[in-house]
Amino acid sequence: MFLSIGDLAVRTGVKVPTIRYYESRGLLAAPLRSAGNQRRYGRAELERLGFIRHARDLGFSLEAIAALIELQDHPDRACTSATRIAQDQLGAVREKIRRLRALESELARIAEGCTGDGAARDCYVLASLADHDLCTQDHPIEAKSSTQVS
Amino acid sequence: MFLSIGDLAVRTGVKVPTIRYYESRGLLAAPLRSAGNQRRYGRAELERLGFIRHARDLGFSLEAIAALIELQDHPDRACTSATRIAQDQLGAVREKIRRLRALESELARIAEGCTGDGAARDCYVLASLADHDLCTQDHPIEAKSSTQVS
DNA sequence: TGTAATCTCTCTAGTCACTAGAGGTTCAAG
DNA sequence: CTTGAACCTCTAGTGACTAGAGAGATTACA
Repeated sequence: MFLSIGDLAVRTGVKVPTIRYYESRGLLAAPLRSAGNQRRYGRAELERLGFIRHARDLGFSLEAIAALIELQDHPDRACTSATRIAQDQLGAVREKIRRLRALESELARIAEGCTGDGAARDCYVLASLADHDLCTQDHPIEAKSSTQVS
Repeated sequence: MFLSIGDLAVRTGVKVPTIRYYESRGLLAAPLRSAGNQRRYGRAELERLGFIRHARDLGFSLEAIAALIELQDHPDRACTSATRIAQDQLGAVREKIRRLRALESELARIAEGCTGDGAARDCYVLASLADHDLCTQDHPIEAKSSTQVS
């Protein structure tokens, strides 16, 4: 089995430039090359990229994935940190859902309060955004998290 | 009322470099300057920045905010587009919640399936990520959206 | 064997919404 | 008048890619 980077891309659903990017970030080892310097992949790389893909779909950062891969490469180590990474991610996702729900109700109130047929001067959307006091509930003051939903 | 950029930052909760960034992006007009070239703000800028802050908290992109501001500056126009922007944003938030909920249950299954006291070779977290077939439900294949939850 | 189409190579730069830092100037309090 | 905080501009970095240029490799078919 010798796959070109394009074959690998089709099989995993990861785009070609993204595969090269992962290699540059150290998530994939530099593969064999053809006589003409093109990348050639085997089953191991296919599986590893599938792993990365799946973890990315679940919102893990590349940093977290690198840690998980490190662990995969050392099967004798305790899997405590893998569990912690997954639990951290779960916590981050739950927090994000919580915040998005607050935004949802606030936005629904704003969007549905306006029929859209008036002039901008009377627009409830604009008024709501201009005056925080119209909020029925407070939405959060910016906090940092790195989970992406894409 | 003449506020320095630092005063404005304290009053709105927007950081100083972010205020300058908004100015560079055209969301805030270039303000008056002191004799020594420092920015001086009045009530109008305070309100506008509050508007931007509120909209950002609700996840609107700077592009969307620019469109809303444009509308604010022309109160005679119909507010149709403001309503559409808000509804688009609401739709994006709902979609994001939907996807995050799928991730949540998948992650909960993975994270709770592992006690964390075994070796990496037997880790359920790693196995789940390596083998997509273990998924009880499918989580989405990467789709594009620009709403950020921060 | 020739050739054309497609793929692949490296490299740089752009995206979004900031954030950090360097190196210098201005302001307000004491 | 001095000190120290706040301000100025500018550049570069973040994460996770994405886009494009310009050149070389591979493959299918005649």
